[in-house]
Amino acid sequence: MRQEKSGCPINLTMEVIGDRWSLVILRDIMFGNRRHFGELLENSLEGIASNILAARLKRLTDSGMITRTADSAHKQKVIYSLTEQAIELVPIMAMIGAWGRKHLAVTPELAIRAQLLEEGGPQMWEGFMEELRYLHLGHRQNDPPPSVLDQLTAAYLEVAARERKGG
Amino acid sequence: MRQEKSGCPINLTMEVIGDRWSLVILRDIMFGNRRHFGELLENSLEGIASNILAARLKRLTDSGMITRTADSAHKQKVIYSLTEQAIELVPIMAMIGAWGRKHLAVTPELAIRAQLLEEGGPQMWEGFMEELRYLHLGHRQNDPPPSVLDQLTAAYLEVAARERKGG
DNA sequence: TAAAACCACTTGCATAATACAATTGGTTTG
DNA sequence: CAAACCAATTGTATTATGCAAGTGGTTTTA
Repeated sequence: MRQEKSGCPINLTMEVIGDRWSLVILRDIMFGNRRHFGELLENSLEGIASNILAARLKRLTDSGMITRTADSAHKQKVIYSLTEQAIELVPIMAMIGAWGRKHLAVTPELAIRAQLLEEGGPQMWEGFMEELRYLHLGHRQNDPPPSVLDQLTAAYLEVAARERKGG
Repeated sequence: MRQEKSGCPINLTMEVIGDRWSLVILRDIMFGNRRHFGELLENSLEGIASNILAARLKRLTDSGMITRTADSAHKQKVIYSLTEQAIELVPIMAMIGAWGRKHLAVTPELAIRAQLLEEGGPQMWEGFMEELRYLHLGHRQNDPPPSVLDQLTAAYLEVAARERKGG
């Protein structure tokens, strides 16, 4: 299974992200700011196996969703970056998160980011995409964009702490 | 693989629709108005195998995306209907279609529906969802909703005809 | 400076999912 | 009453996934 089965937009998109891991890996790069293989492997909520992670990173690179560059500060590390194409998944990520939050048995600390993103709407998504272009594509501007990522991460940490003490 | 790996909304959603066929089958029920096993099998653009189709229909039923009812007009037929939960995928379908159309090698006659849905925006999506509630959930109202489905199908047939004669 | 830890993977092997073709038992049509 | 239809199921082959261990190199630590 790696042939194009039809030229339908939905089908072709599912040929790129329609598997158990691709979107979850992109989520970790995007919202977790994981840029190295080891970070993606160790901090994986779902416990991905290293061979599967390697295979997916290769496939995502081939399909133009991420790029692979050497880390100049650490010769054996590799930096994975989102492409513009992947950054444009942000609204879809937000809507999938909202759908999942509404219909499935999500846990509070993992749902908070989806909630904020839903409440923030297209304006927040656009801000986040600008930040990702700054972080992943090296788009430099006069002022770095205000960090939506920090905002989402702070909210997550807060809820996670509250949950741990039985809130 | 059928265990819950994490309570993250994106992960849980991918556990439901994150495979090569589920979203494509929902697309055919939704936009192609295919309600029977045979229709889904025979008219499948991507050529799904009958055992895979049967397995997916079972799984989609178990996860509350579709329902299975007997066809009173034809005892051996089964009618598959979308649930409210699946109907609420319409905006996601529209955005996935738009993303695929922008970034992947779609064919014109299969992309026209995605284009119209993108141009129509949230207002058209809501209209289409109302129509799906009418068709699949039996929501009766004073006037049946104006058919977005007919509009999309007509546009598809027009482009398909134009493409066939080498437009 | 030598040992330990880290890094991005790869390998070997078991299990599970998918693909294809043929078939099933019942129903409806001609 | 035979042929076609219907929603699957069965058998078998191929491919993907999952897990544990290992690789060759680099960086850190004692």
